[in-house]
Amino acid sequence: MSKQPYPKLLMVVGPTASGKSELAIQIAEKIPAEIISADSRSFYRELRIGVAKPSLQDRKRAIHHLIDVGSIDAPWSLGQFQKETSKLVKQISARQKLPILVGGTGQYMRAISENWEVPELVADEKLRNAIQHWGECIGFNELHEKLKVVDPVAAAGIDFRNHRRTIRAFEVLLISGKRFSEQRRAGEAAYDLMTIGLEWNREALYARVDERIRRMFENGLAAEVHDLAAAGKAEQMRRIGVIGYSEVLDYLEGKHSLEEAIRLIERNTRKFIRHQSNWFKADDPSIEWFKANDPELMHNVLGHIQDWLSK
RNA sequence: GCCGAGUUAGCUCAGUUGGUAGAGCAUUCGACUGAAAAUUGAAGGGUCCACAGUUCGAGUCUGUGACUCGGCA
Repeated sequence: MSKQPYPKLLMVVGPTASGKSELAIQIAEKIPAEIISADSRSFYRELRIGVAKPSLQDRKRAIHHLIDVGSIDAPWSLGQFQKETSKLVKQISARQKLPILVGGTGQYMRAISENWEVPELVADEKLRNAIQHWGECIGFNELHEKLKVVDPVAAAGIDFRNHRRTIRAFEVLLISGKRFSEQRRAGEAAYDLMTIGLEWNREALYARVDERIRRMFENGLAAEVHDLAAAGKAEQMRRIGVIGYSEVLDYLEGKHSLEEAIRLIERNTRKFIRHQSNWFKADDPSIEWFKANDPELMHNVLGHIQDWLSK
């Protein structure tokens, strides 16, 4: 008997509103599989309509993991996500089922596919604020100069205008006592991976996004945000910075009209899609792209998966 | 009809005493291993309403016309 190979893991990637979730569910209806959500906004049980979570009905069609597992009072980190995901992949594999990781959060997907080593370390809000304050006092150029002294490798990779990443490099150094740059390494391969991507024509996808946003409002996004704010969660919503919620909050607080809020959500979602395509590129050799509009989509995808599983 | 203001990038607008144009947003491409729906870099894009005049040279000055907005009849 040969040594147990790496567990198989199917990843489904693509921009927001591309139909990843539905595709994953359809796969899970055809072959024994369970879905792990790698969506950095679906962890939170308080967020519903605005993050386009799979419906309860969808969750009956297939088993979903990492949805509604946390609260916006205690945001998840990359390390936490990674730990939970590897645990789940093991469990699902042990049940003789295929784990399917579905998500549009590039950093999270990459952390799994490249098996980044992300030490677990609790974010220190106070320290962050202190470093931020320090930067404001001496100037962020100067802060970046100081980073060059203590961690030149990290400084070289961070634009001096990018305050946030400069702050993070200091935060990591101060908490862990080790340089940010020394902790960047990919681990060994952990999974037998296949990644399928859903490909859209930009214009068609933008139109789909606008339609989805319209439906979110029909389904009561404004009421959801209103209720969360009434429950004292406005600050948490803003801190997490999730598209749809901040814009509606501003509308509820009278900073702009509802039409303006919708316009901003459309704009920010488009920007998000463009940023996502930096992580999931059309010429990435590790991604098998499928045209999302193709009527043969499911047939093509299933064929591909069967070939891979039989290997 | 008269008076005034305006017409410059896809949109909203800057443009100093005349030297062939800028910003923000949008669009596109990129960076990113401890916040990532975050943070951040770059690029493309203009017969400056039209025609005529003054000038070595006009987005800028003069005239005429077109269109838009406001006020008065």
